[in-house]
Amino acid sequence: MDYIRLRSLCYTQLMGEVFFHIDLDAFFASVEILDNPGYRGKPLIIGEPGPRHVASTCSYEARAYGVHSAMPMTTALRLCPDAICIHGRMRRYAEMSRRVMSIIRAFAPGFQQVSIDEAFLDLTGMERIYPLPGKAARLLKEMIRNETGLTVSIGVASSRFIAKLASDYHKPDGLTVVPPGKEADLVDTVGLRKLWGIGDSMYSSLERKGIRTPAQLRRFSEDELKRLFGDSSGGFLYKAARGIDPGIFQGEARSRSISTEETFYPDVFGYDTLDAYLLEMSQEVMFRALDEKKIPRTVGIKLRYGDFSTTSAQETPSRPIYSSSDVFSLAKSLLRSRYNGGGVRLLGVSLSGIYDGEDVEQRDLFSDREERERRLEKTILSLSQKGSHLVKARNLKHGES
DNA sequence: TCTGGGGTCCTAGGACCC
DNA sequence: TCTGGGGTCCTAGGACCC
Repeated sequence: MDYIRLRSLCYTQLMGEVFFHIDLDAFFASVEILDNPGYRGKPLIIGEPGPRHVASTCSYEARAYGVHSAMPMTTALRLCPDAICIHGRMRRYAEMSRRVMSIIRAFAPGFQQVSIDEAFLDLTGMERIYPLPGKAARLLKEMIRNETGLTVSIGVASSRFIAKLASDYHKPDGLTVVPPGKEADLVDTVGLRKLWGIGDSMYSSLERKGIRTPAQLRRFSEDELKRLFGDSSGGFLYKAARGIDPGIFQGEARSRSISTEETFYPDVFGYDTLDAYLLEMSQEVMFRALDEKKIPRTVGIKLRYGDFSTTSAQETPSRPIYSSSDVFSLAKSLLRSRYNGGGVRLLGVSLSGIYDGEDVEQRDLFSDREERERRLEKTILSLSQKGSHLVKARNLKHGES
């Protein structure tokens, strides 16, 4: 199936379920171009030059040189030496994201945001308002462009999975409608390599078994695939190869973990330095948890050494984590259980096992001391939100002293 | 190529309980 | 005495996505 045929089918009425997947085109780069028209038409990379940095997003002009998201900056600049590199402005992107998402949310009831630059819309049962899904998608694209200056690509299909593949099929500013019955055709056109849910590791393992295309995958029964790849991956592959939604993005979105991590250059050594970072990171994640009114039960650390070998450790005490000093003391002891004295490339702290902190019955679990500590941290948090800043060990970094 | 930072989900093994 | 099977929780590691 080729693009022209997909396009010509845009106005075919879809029966049954109808999903849109809306994807902002090169989102961060597009916002920068919007704010600074001088960048238009030039290769632009969101990301800092230097070792151990990667490209976050890049403009289509930069992509023409082979640059892509997550590419090491040293590689990106070798491919495209004239690229303009800028530091990301997450607040600005979040603001533009909110504007776009509010337009999408108002368009139909079944709205589901899945990341800063993506959302699903369930238009099932809305034939009377939007009899032609392709036409509705064009209207939505126009509304977003007129109100924000940004372009999106939209995929329209009978499931989230196929809508997501479709939005990526023609980018930027694309619109792809997949009529019912043509789902597997789109999967065949996209190919296994670029299928959602199949990464480098799964692709290599399929390749080792001589499976390179969805058609080859379809020769295996569900049981065979489950035996080869496990119940979960096997079931996913069986459905995905046939264009059947394996059930992506169906669970309710709720916070399950909060984490922060930092990669250093050069590597850092020793408990003095690592503890200073641990303290800063413990405060950061706990403040975020308090801000979201969440209480975690588990604290974890992550360590990556200079050779990229990575290890992690976590602990779930019998009582919930209540303050950043709890986080810090657990993180410190976890670090001591893991650290081998070598050069550390990355350090991270995470909170998980998160539940709603407003549960009244949990109150009694905490002592007066802890309650005071918690209140103090909430106060510090509210001050920091009014414009003052958290004390940051950040100043120690990058050998500035 | 030399590999960010924020997440989610899965697996496998061990502890513990019934 | 040597020993079953299921369920749940926890941990470490890894795949995957944006």
